[in-house]
Amino acid sequence: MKEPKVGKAKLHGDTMARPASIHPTDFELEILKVLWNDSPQTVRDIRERLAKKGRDNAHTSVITMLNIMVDKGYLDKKKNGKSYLFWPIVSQADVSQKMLGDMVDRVFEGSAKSLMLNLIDAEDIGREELLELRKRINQKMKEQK
Amino acid sequence: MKEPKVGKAKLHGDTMARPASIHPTDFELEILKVLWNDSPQTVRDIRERLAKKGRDNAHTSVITMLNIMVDKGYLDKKKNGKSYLFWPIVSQADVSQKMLGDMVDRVFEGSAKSLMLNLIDAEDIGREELLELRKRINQKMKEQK
DNA sequence: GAACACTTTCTAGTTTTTTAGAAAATAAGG
DNA sequence: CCTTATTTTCTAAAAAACTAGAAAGTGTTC
Repeated sequence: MKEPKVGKAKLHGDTMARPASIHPTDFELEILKVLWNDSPQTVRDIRERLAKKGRDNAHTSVITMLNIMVDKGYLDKKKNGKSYLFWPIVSQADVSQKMLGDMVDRVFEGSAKSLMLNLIDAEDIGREELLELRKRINQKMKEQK
Repeated sequence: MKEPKVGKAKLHGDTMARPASIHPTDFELEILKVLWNDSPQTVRDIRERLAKKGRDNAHTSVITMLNIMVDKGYLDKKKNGKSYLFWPIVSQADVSQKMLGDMVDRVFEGSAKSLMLNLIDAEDIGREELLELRKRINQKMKEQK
């Protein structure tokens, strides 16, 4: 009896050396941010924006990544003249939320509270922001009533 | 002694196809959690605990991972009889904080506040916990005064 | 319709992460 | 000592994450 892995598990030869990330990888996230900020865009423009952020890749490398992201369901594309236009089909809110939820589960044993306590202690948060957070907490408590 | 297998990053004209994660990987984190919970432990025991959590690896696979983690500076080991004992040399608090800080930077553009607002909205947080969070926020504000 | 500037496709290489078997080492018991 | 059980070391392999050049495609211009 063997336990199948989540997702595309093989039925017998359970080698499955390196499961794909369930979230956008580092580079993919960088590309998504470029496109969330402004889209659709051509490869040329995306490459340029990435270069400005310090990611100076070859044109073909960017194309490869973009097509992988289309395959993964993060982006869509359509022909425009001789080039392609790309745009995201996942929202920033959705991706952030999923990544965050995963972190809560994996690192903080499912406790969003403990994650936040950690953050309040560690990070540098201004008075203004603390006020806003408190307000939102109060709001949430009222909703729960 | 042997030369290290991990962390051989070249300095200049390197292709650098796949940069190593700056945090513990998924499996590494799983192992760390086992050892944070109780250490030092033998490979045999670690393997058993992992199996109970659904990670049913071969004995040798666990050994390989453990030695990589020693190389990376996550663990230390010492001989005990014919086997080894392993224990963490990084704290849970430290790792959690680093991973969280990285997420704030990468996903939320450096805003811990926006991460928390996201979390308050998305996750299911009970009244009791919200109260505790509010208390901690008040406390923090007092400190800042 | 051929030269051109540009874009994409195809192919392939590198490093990391995860996996584990074969072989070697080691302690214990008879 | 010599077998036996267990453990580690050595070796290697697959899949994912990047990376990018050579070749092929495409639209424009003269």
